[in-house]
Amino acid sequence: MTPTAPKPPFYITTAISYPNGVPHIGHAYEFIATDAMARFKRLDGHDVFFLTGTDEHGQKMLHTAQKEGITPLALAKRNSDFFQATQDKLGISYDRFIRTTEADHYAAAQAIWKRMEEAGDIYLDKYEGWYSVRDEAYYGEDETVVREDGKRYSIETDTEVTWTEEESYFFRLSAYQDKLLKLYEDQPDFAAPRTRFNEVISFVKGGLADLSISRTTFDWGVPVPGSPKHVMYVWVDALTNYLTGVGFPDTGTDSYRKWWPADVHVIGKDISRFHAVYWPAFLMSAGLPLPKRVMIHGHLYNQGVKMSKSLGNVIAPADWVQQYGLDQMRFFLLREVPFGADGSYSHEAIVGRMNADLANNLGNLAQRSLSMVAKNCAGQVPQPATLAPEDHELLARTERLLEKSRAAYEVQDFHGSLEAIWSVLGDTNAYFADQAPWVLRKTDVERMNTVLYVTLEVLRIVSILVQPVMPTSASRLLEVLGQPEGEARDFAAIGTALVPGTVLPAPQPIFPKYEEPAAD
RNA sequence: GGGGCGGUAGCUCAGCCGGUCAGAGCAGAGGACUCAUAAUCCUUUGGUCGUGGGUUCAAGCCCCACCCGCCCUACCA
Repeated sequence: MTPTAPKPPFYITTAISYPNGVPHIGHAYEFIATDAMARFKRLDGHDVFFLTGTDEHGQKMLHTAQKEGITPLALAKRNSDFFQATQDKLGISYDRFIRTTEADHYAAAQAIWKRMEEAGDIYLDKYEGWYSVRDEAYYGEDETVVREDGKRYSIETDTEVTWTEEESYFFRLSAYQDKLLKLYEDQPDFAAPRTRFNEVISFVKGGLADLSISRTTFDWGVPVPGSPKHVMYVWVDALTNYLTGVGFPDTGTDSYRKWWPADVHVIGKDISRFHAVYWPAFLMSAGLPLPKRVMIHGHLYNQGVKMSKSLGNVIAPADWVQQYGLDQMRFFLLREVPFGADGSYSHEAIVGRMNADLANNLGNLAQRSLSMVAKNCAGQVPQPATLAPEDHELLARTERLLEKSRAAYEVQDFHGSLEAIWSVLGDTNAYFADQAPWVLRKTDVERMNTVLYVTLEVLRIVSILVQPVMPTSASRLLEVLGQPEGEARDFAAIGTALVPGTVLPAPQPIFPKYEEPAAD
């Protein structure tokens, strides 16, 4: 093996979830996409740190806990554990599951606060307006209306509001407009996809008001340093988790120096502003390096309809795992929806992918070729003869998939990578039918061996490339292809062809077809 | 109100700076084959590329207006 230059470390995060409920398919989507990215980079030889977790403070958590008669910490622990268990069930390969109630996070949040304060960007003022307790939000005069009962209501949410004045610390976000716009200009890939990024930019261009960043109306949060009656309001607390996760505030540690700044923050479109505006502003103020990219994914709809509790169409990730299988579910989510766009799912769409793409195109190709090898080649990788032009061509196309996938994953285009891979699988099925090794068996065994060998090679490379998306199934495929765990399954091994004579285990179907339960 | 995105075969969508751009996959139809998870392969179905104008030798691809869907934004009760 020739020594290669070490590849740069890769630090990736999901948004941390608010565990005031249970995870749904949208959470799973983000976890799975981020996980695929992390696995891809590991297989490509990078050191990866993958952070995920839960954001546990705030009034809603407090209320829910009170309602249940438990402490907010107990609630947070219970629900956070459930989120973590769900991630484990989804095969998420996180390196740390962070909880904002952990001691090191308090230290980190207070440290970044102090840095921003020292930079002169935090000041004390009053926050006033029409406050809705239920919405935990302030509304402008124009966003409210006085009803017949003489009370004032929020127009948008139809909840009662009261005039409230609250002492609050503010962050001087207004001072960062130009710096942010320069950042966006200098780093056109700072946020993606472009349409989402444009929304962010136009928001910043429209002018930035200073941001209220503390609360005194409740105490379930990180105390503001030197001002204990204030707790930090959501964003300073939550966003800082990305720093806490790798060792901040101790900026001298190996961990911090190795991982920060993050390479990619994967988030949903609902929180793009916080990640693409507030977060870089906070970091600039604190004098810390900025993350390289904020990847904004879309939302998933149930047959085009938004998920909601009232409609009863919220899907629990575990239900899908049970019904379709984990890898099938992971594949569907990443193959069906271009990452960044909104997507839609339906039972029919999932079954279509499961059966057409997985069971038929990939699973059956493996089964038919491996069965022939088992029966006609003594269960060993056959010895190919001189390769024909069509063999070379197919293999070349397959080998190109590595570069294509790298380019796709670089911009979190999972869908693009999978599309390219399945296109080659289509070519391979056509090749197999065209070469007809079952005919060659009687006419030209040497050629049959070659065709089977080439087909196995395609399967080997495809299996390696598909590991980030379907870790378990890909592993089983590689097993039946005689590829032991470890180096042979890294991307670096893609150029190392199968060794003729390698003994292969008896083939067995890996991607079951979905059968509708008998209805009546 | 301002800004943006999308409206292409039944379904999901490709179509970059205008000139094989009328395409792919899935579904449907016909045929072939039998190695395989009744899988696979081949052929195939003709959709006025949202509507109406305009620019051009030439327009899904440019311009204008309009319709529909979605999103961002705004101190218009």
